[in-house]
Amino acid sequence: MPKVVDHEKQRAELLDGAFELFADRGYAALSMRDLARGLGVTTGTLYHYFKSKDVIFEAMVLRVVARDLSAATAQLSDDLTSRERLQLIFGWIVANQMDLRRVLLLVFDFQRHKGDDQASQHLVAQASASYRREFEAQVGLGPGAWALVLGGLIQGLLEPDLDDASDRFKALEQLLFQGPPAGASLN
Amino acid sequence: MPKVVDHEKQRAELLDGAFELFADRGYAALSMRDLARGLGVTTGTLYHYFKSKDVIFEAMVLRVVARDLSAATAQLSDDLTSRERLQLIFGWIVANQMDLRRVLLLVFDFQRHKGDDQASQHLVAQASASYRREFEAQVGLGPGAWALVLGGLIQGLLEPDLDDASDRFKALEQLLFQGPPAGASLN
Amino acid sequence: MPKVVDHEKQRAELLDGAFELFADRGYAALSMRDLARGLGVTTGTLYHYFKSKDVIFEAMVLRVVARDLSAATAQLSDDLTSRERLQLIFGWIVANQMDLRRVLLLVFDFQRHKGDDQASQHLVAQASASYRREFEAQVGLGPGAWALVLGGLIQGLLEPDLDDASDRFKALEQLLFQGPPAGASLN
Amino acid sequence: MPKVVDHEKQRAELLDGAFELFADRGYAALSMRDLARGLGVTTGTLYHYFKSKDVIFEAMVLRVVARDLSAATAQLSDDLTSRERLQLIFGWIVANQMDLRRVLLLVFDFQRHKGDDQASQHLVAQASASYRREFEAQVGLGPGAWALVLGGLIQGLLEPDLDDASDRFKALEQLLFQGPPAGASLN
DNA sequence: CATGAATGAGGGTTCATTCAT
DNA sequence: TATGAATGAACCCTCATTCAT
Repeated sequence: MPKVVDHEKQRAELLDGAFELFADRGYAALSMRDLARGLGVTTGTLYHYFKSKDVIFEAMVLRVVARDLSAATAQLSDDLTSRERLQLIFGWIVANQMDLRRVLLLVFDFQRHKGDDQASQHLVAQASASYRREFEAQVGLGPGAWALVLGGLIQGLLEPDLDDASDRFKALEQLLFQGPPAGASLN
Repeated sequence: MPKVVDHEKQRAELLDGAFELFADRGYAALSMRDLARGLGVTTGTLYHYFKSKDVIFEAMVLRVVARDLSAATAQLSDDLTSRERLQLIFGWIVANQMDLRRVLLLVFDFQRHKGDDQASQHLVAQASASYRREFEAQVGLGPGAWALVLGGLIQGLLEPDLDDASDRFKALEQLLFQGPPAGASLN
Repeated sequence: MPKVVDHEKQRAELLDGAFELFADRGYAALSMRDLARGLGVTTGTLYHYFKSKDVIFEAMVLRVVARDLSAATAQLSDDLTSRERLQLIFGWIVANQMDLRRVLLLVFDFQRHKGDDQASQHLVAQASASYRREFEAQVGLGPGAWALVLGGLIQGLLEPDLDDASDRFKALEQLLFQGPPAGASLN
Repeated sequence: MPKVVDHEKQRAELLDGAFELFADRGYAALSMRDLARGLGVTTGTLYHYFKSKDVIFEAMVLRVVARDLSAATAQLSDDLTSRERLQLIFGWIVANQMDLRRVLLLVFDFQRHKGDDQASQHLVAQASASYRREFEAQVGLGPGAWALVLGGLIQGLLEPDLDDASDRFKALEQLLFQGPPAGASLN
């Protein structure tokens, strides 16, 4: 059944291309026409492979989440201390922050658009939990640490000119392993 | 004389109502017709008070930011330790987390829709910086602390069923003032 | 009845101001809001003096037509040759061509907008005939001559950069009094 | 393969139909909805073939100009005197005066609506110049002659009941080739 | 007299989607 | 399998007009 293989492969390629376009423009602002043109196909072709815009978006988000997750953990070996793991992970996060922010925005977009659909919301929670659990398992820290990572990414989204993300994540690392700087809690 | 209407007061009331509606549906998904209907006026009236949908949204964001800021700091007096301040602020954040998350989503939505418009992006950065600076001033901690707050909110957005937000913010407080739990860094 | 006098005077002043605005923008492109603002009043005031936009436009066109007619013939005395009269008239036309073109455009606009209304069309024809007859009486030439004047104005409208209107009207004068240049009819 | 439609041919047919509708109602007064209905399509289809209302209008004007030009000159052969050419052309103008007047009104309408847009003004000048140059080339007369033609058309617009257009153009022909009637310049 | 708030139909345009080919 | 023509509802916004004050 070679047809089926081609079909799935074509779907996958379209989804990869769709990520770049959706990530740049968001769900609502990217029309099917523009999406098709950006992918080098026609709208008819798009509808041949996917039932609707929603379906494309949903499948694309799930695909990207899975892809990032495996990429982030690929470099970690077992014989590292948790702090070394954290440094590697933070390094990867800083290096890929642009992509990660795009994914985050995409997820919020998705949540917005499918606010009533419990199944979709569950998918988001599931994907997010995958990231978080993997992170916690790798660095051996409690739930607070992951919030820090999310916050670091978001802050860069909200105030892009504030400072270097690299510095921000170094501060976070220190906070996580050495506690707050002395004197910080003085009133 | 015209119909007796306080123009500014009417604008303010429309903006307050607009927040509820935008927060529920998002920028793109809330049409001007629906917004007008939700506010109990007609589209013509909306355009009598505001030049465009963008203008409504921007004015509303600024208003909400100002309102939240004064509400969050109203309860703080000068003779508190920074940890006490943090506890009060975290308490307020937890109590108002639903509202804060809605604001965050709204801001991301807006950023998406106005990706090319530098002025709009600046508005977002400005509002975000207002929150952050006020927080840093109140608790006397460095930039990493604010990322933690953001992260705590976002995590609740992504995984609403994960745990009680109250617990999460207690853990963050401890992290900020006492450092990581002993043994956490053991591999 | 002083009220009535003021009322009529106010109407007249509004109409004079309306000419400048309608002439610049045309009937369709000038909104009642802009018209009111341009006149320094509110839309309510406008509707106090005139029943509708159509009524303002109609009254204004008729007023302008009457005003121009008397202005053009005011300077002519009886003891001039017809060629001298023509030169004076052409001079006046060239000097006032901008205004005349605006009136012409206004009339076309009017015709468009009131195409079904026989009474209005008749008013335009009547005003136009007044111009034409006065011209013919003054210069003592047949009906073809007036077409030349109209054509000269229109050509400037269509091709503003073509040449100087003054030259064009000099050529027309020569054509009317000395016939076509020799050799023009050679094939 | 898509539905078999010759894109260019369909565009052309839509433009031809658009002329009739625009000529009857004018640029501003004919809505895209009415235009579509008049053409037997939907607005979506219209926007499939043309980017905007302006584009439709501009393409239509150019098309009509080209069509009229070739129709007017089709009957002219090289071995005619310039006066014979003029007679043929005037005959064609008189026969098609209704159409020509509609084109003129349309152009004025357009000029009005797009007063600020230099490109549009250029289109008008270009179309007008095409007519004028062709006329001058055919009859071998100077620029004044064309003003006469325009004037003749306009006069018919302003005073439709005045006289027979045929008579008017005969008078113009005589004026152009034989000069003014004797005694006309006597005072 | 005069104001300007309010209306809601209608403007040009875009869009996700369908379907004949 | 793939095309792109066609649809028509919905988008943001403007408008002439009305009316309570």
